[in-house]
Amino acid sequence: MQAQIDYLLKQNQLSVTESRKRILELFLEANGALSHADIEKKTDEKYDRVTVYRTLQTFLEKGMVHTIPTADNSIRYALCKDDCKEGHHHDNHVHFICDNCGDTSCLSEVSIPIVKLPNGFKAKEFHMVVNGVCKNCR
Amino acid sequence: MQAQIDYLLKQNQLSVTESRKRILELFLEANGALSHADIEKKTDEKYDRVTVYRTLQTFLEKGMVHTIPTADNSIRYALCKDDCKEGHHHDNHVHFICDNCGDTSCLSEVSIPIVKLPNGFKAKEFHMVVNGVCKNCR
DNA sequence: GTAACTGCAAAATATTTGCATCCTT
DNA sequence: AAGGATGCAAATATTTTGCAGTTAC
Repeated sequence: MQAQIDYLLKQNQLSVTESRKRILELFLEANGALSHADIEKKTDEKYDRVTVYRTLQTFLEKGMVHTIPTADNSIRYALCKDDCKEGHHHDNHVHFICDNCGDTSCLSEVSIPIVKLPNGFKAKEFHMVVNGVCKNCR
Repeated sequence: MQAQIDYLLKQNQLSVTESRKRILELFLEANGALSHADIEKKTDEKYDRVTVYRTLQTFLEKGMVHTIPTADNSIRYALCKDDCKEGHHHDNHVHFICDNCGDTSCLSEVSIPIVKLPNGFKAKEFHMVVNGVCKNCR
């Protein structure tokens, strides 16, 4: 996994630093989305709060992660797949947020269905978020 | 419209106060979602910031409004339709957020398609949010 | 060595809570 | 009159910014 992490960073012209490696590692382990607070908790606040903000911002700008809409006010970030380019995402699957444990998972195997918008609306991105109880919490 | 507003408040056992009436009026006018900031702006900060927070919270608890997921960190609230009960919503349409003007509109005529979740996931609510350019901003 | 990254301090912003006063019923 | 709602003040929490020191390349 460390090789993959290094590769991801270099591919995006970012210096390979400890905090970035650790945060990327968390994303790879998570198979789902993490909020700023999740990351602080999982790193035991080893890194400065500001560093975490800036790291997430950087990953976002490079197109390495994308945000997932949530109905509460916590922004969640998830790793993009390989076919995401800078500023152009193909995050085409449904996300699931567990009301019980709070975990956000990517349901990679569930595609977002096509919907037809009324005349005049020009769609750029589609998001679909389902909440309920995840398979670990039943 | 004033009669409708009074009715809505009374139906939910809330006292009919000026701030609540005005905020409800804004929702009825908007045909879409409003954030806390939107409301402050549209009321010219006539009401205390705290009053707006508490009013939104109250409306939410009574099931008069629901939140709409967004990828930035601004919670947006939209009026529920008549068939929403306290704690049980049927907000079954797609929402559209304009990248240009920031308006969030309810596409009442576009239903959220059914998706089948993997085994073990129990869905409670479905949200679908599309962003792009709205018909006013073309 | 240089540019980029981090951590600290502090500023700016957003949200919550307590309490006295005012308004609705 | 009583209970609930509002506004103000202040406490918390969250996010952003500036800058000096450190690290990656």
